[in-house]
Amino acid sequence: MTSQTLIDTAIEQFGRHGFEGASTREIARASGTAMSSITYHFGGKQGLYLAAADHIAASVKTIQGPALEAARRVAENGTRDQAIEALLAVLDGFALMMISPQTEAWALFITREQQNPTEAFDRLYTGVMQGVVEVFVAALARIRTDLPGDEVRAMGILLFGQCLVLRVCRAAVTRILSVETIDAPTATLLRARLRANALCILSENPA
Amino acid sequence: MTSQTLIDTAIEQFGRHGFEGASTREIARASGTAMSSITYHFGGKQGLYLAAADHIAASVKTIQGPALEAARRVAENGTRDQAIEALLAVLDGFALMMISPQTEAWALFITREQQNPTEAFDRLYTGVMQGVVEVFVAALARIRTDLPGDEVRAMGILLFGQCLVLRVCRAAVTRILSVETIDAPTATLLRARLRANALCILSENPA
DNA sequence: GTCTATACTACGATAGAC
DNA sequence: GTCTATCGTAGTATAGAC
Repeated sequence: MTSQTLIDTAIEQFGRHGFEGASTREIARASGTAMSSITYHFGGKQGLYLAAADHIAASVKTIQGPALEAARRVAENGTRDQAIEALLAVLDGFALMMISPQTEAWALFITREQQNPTEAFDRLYTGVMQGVVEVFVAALARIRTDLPGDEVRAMGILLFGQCLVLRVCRAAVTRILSVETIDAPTATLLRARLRANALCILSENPA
Repeated sequence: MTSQTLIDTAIEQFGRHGFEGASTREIARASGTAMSSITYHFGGKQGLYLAAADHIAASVKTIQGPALEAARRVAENGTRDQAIEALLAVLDGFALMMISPQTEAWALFITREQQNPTEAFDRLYTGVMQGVVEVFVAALARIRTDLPGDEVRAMGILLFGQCLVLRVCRAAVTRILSVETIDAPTATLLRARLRANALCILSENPA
């Protein structure tokens, strides 16, 4: 499918060079088609960009969906320990995603959108993030019954930040750990430390 | 000073639109000068970009310098509790920086560089980040004597992630907390939660 | 649906006046 | 040191053949 190939290429190019930096000529060339195919399928550069955002949202939803659904169920009727385990699993899922080279382009795309949001951010937020936030808040509220709603949201944001840094500061992370890329042992180290940190934060005794 | 104005404008424009997305014409216009001034002062677009990176590194160093120096001293000869307080202060300083609108352009610039590093990243890393990492590692090693070096580095990275998310996921953070911008009460909430999280992680008893 | 050809705009770099 | 003028290149969009 030409349009799917264009979207895949677009995510990579837009992520790498930003909206203005990426060129439709180059995206078309790398997709093995003519530039005017973009006009035909998506109406123009902007349309392709939005289609790329939608595709990312759907893909992330597919990958993280099961873990999120499990966490949602446990948050509703499960023990506190079960909720902790489920939330740790969700965090680990995001950490894996942030580490994976396969999803690098997605993360690049999303973090760029965060920096100056366009309509594409709306689609990403309502497409995936909103659901993720709901699960985080529900699970955290179950775990830390002592905290009010806004504290719970703040905690969720900060917990997520520990996953995020693995992607957004990748260049610094590899330098600090003296590795070329985040290989298997490095990933294990980071995930274990993330789990330990999160467990420590989550299991603090409610007052 | 024309060259200083150009650098300030460049940081904002490069941060907002990326290297390719920003245009020298627009930077010159916003700086109230002609485009050829960029050629004269910096040799070209690339030279201006590197000058912007150097300026950011120097500015961050100036702002965070005192807190970092204090933490360095305490890490060398201070009590464990003093080291914890000093590290919390450094983290809070970074959180404040990530929240401040004044430094938004810097953060935009740096996170863009992380996503695909150029020579500018080298300058940023050796200019500021390296020093920050050293202090983090030294203080953490003093606090968590039970952990080996790589675990300490991983912990430092993850702790920093909690500050980072406040800037990099700003669009999501404001939506989650239902605020337009991170105002004073919101900032207080986030910083308090960050401190609580960090304190919890840091003060875990060394085995 | 996909291609080629082309129109139009904006970019960075540079030369030369002041 | 700062300006205007200009060159060559690369961008998006569009028209029209197949």
